[in-house]
Amino acid sequence: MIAPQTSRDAEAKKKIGFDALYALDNESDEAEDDGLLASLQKVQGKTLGDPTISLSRSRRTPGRPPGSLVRSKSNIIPALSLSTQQHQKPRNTKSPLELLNELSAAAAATSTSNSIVKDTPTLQHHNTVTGVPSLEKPADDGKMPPSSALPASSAIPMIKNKKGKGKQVVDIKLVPEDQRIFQGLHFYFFPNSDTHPGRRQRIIKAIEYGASWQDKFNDTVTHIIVDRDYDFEQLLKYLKLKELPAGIVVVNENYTATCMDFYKLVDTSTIEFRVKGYEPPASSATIAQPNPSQASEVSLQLKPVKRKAVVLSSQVTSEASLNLVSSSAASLSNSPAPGVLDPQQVPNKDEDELDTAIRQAKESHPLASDDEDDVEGHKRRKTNNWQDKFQCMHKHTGKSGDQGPNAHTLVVLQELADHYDQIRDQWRCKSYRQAISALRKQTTKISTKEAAMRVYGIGSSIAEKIEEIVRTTHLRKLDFAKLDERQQILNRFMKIYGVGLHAAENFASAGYKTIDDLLQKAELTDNQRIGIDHYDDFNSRVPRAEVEKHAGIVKKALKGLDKNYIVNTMGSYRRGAQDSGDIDLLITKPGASIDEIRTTVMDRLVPLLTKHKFLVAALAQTSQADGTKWHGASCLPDSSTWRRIDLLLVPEEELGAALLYFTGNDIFNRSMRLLASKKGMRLNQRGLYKDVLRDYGREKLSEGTLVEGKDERKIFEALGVPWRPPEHRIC
DNA sequence: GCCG
DNA sequence: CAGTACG
DNA sequence: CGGCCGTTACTG
Repeated sequence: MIAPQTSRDAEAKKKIGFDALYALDNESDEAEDDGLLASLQKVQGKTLGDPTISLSRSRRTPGRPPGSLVRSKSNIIPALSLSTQQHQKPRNTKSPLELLNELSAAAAATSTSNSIVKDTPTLQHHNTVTGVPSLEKPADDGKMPPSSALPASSAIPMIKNKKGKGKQVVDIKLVPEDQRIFQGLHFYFFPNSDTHPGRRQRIIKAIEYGASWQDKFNDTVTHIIVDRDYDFEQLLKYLKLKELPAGIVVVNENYTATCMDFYKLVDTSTIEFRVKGYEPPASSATIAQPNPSQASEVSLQLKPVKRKAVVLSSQVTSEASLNLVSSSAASLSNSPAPGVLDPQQVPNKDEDELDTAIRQAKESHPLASDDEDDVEGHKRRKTNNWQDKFQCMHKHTGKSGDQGPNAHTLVVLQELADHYDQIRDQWRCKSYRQAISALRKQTTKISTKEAAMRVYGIGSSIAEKIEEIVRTTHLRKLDFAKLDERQQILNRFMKIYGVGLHAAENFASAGYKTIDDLLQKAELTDNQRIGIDHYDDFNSRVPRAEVEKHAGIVKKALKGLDKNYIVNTMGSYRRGAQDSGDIDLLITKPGASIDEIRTTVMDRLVPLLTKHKFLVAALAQTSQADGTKWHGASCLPDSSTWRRIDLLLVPEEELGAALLYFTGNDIFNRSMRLLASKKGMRLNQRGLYKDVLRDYGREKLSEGTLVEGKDERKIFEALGVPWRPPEHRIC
């Protein structure tokens, strides 16, 4: 252990002996991090992440006749066919057969190109639709709910006709065919106009993901997306219905975004999507088995739609053979409005009809054996998922909240979370962070307790506080907490490395109030003394560029010892942060045992860097034979600021799990691990294990067998979690 | 604190 | 062992 | 009412 005092004095000296090493750094091998991690992700998945965004805004066929994507009364023409129409040659009228041929050709082309060049989506893979008239004028204008039916007059203006404002051209860029999770679904929004920017965006996105937007409530509607400000009663009143026809999914505005987040249709019955005053049919959540007793008049009514649904969906979802496609021409010509109901979205009572339709489709086209796959395809999309509740199942950038509608509320809640963190009330802290994460994803401002309560992760207590924050822009509880002297002291002490709640309380109880008191009177461990000596250093952020310098030095030194070593910069840096709390480095060497790596790092690298005065303190270093980490402090040659630096030693076989662990963030990790445990597995920094034997509930266990440790992506797969690049793991 |  | 720390 | 990540790893 290095006495901090001496290191400060020795700054000038160290610089000299250190220059040679540091000089090498500037040419550095930046590419290495990129090469091993980032580039891998880029190739393997990042570019697939959201083609819609990466697509250029190329506009096409300006002269295209308006109305191609119009929500005409019978406009159930799937978005795909419409875009295809445009894609081929603008025309207004086509025979169903013509249309169908183009459609299938396009579908085939799309899927082919996607499968061949997955990594480089180009325009030709996507159908671009411009100038969608339907988005300019809400058809329902004059007919929106009378103001008496609405909570406040302020809710109405969004129904305004925007025609006077001039045309707004909208690019609708259909996502690749295999990603159109809403394909064949018919959405009706409530309110059903695009005058509200947020809703407009949701509508556009829904269409891009394959949905059709119904301008009127009709019997093809599969989903009603209700804005947060409205409840079920208002919906019924507006529709002039006593109750909705069976089989229609009623969800709030969060639904579409979450589905797109998942790249699949998620469970519609979770409270997260619940519309106030609406009790979803219990069956819709867990369709699983058909319920013969429920087959009824309703399904008869919907039957024709569903039959077509099956045929069409087999075509669009599974690159069905042409003969199957052409077979659907009949049904298409009968009605240009084929509806597709995802089995998941259909209550049990419809399952029989669905099965019947599938069987009929099979019978009439025995060669088209894709039907099985088709059904499977749907089943794959269905999620019904309890898993949806896990943070790791969603994309989090952590950035949407800063400018979002709830920005201020989030700031105050974060202060509360920090407060409980300081108090070491881990559970409350966790709850607040959970609530913050949920609120950050909301697309509208939450200003009432009721609205807040509807957000999964926010309960009555936090909901009340949210309302208070919005009303008063303050939180009395927080003001009080801030003024509490003992809390201030504890907070101050606990920011010392090596001082937790326990030590802080002891110090405070002993009457110490300042850091200086501790230095002079308290009994401190070596680490705590270092923590105090560099209190400000350790509590300040490290700019991204400096992280790279520290990493570069370690990398250089290690390469000098053995060029086969690989150093990856982890933590918030890997998540793309502009600054970090410390420097996290993962060290591995392909083919090497952990023992070899440990020996090299502990016996050679650390001493070397210590000698060069780059490493200036050791706070926690492996002493056991199976140790894997080194925690300490580092200091650049031309600086006097100490930084916390962590080295994690990893054998190649555990690289994936280590990447996962060391990338975080902590909430994401905990979420992944909790999910693993609920699935009878366990996840730690070494790997994902299955067949874990647990004693009571969770608790004790037997090792289990290793499922995956080497490949980060495979761990996601094994857990059934959609791949999240590091920058999407900021929960 | 929130959730089941 | 409790305490602290790591993501 | 009990669970809330890791049989995490390291210090003293």
